[in-house]
Amino acid sequence: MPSSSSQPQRTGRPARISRAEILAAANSVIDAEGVAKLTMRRLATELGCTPMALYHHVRDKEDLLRLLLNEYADQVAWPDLPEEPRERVRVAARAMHDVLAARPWIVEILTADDLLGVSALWVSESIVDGFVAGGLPLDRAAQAYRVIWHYTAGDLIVRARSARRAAEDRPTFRAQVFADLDADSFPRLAALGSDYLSLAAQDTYDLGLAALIDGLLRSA
Amino acid sequence: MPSSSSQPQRTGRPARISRAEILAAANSVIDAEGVAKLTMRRLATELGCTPMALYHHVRDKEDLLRLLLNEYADQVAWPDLPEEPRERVRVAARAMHDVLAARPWIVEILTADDLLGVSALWVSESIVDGFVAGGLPLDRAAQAYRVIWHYTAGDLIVRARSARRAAEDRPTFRAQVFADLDADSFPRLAALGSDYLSLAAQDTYDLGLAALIDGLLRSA
DNA sequence: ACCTGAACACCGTTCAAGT
DNA sequence: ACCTGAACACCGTTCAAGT
Repeated sequence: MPSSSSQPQRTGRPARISRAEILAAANSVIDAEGVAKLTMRRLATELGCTPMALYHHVRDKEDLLRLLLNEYADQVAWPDLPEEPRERVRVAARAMHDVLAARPWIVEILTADDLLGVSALWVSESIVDGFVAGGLPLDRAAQAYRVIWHYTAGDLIVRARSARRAAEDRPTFRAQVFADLDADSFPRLAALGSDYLSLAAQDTYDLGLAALIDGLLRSA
Repeated sequence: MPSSSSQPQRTGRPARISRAEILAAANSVIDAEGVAKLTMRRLATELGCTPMALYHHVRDKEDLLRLLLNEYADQVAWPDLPEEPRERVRVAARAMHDVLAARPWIVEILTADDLLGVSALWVSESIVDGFVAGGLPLDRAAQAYRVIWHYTAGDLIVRARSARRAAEDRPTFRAQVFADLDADSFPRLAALGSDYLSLAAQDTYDLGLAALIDGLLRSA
């Protein structure tokens, strides 16, 4: 596995495919068809090489995904944060949400090891700092950050998956259930009727985020 | 595919494996080794039949998972709810959380089609009703439920996956990052140090839930 | 009606060999 | 050093045939 090319000359056979090319091809497969379609074999045909050629540039598939993630993380420009604690947390959390919403598959990896490379420590630091500035003790602020992260991850995962589900066109079980709902057992849901489906599609991240920050800072 | 056996006599060859046996075997594989290990082939060897025999009792693997989910949902005993709106939402949400925490793999399916069978409408109904009783208009109450669901799903998924990750023993990337952290760039995180890891492991669901309910009902 | 056997179209990855 | 070819140990599922 070659390191970054600081050496002007290297011995041996010249490389036909580079790590950068692999990452670029992987990104384009993911963008076009989703992360589920990214396989080593598919990537190989895309690059015109054998599957095994890839293993000379990345350790394994997990390594490839981590490289993709870091490459993306490094190019993110995080926003400036306002002074006011509540707002600071809100803007930092929203930035995390938006950065991840642009590459939903990343959340699936993050939830396993929840760290968007070192670059993303910016988010944790900012949110913890905002909560401390808002009056929480440090350990409480850290827990508050975890709560924000769980909420953000849940929002992104649920939305990403129901979007994928909607893209396939077999009818959703949910729509079917709401069609014939027992109004005696479930009066509220029956009253909502099919409006529930459009309400569920709306962006509720800000609503929950504001509530969460308010509630978490209340004890301060 | 046979329906439920209301017919006293049926013609043809007697069945060697039943749908109930398949579901039982599937559950025991999942409990012992996780849902990732549940494959049609593995299930077949467990039952002493060929993989294809299973397809006579379930449509496909997704159908099998849905059957497992519904079987579990039907056996859940939901708690009685208190009158006070805030408490009603809290108890219902906590019940949803606990029911799913006992079978974490279910969340992975739910997030695709977010409905725990018809039985689980109890949760949505209770939470929406609690928010309405707390003073929110119906559409707002429905959005508030969605927020609670996203938070709950995120908590469960993040915890389930980091638990799985911890079970494998390759060192987590997170621990490594916290070991050598730049105290100038990330003062709060550096101050937390390795305490962050134990804080992250703690159960923060109630903390966030209470904050969320408070915040969501504030506008009422 | 219920089940088997062989096959198809996939996976990620190892290992020995080629240039 | 970089890549290929063949192979291993898996997947879910279809299809034709057996009892």
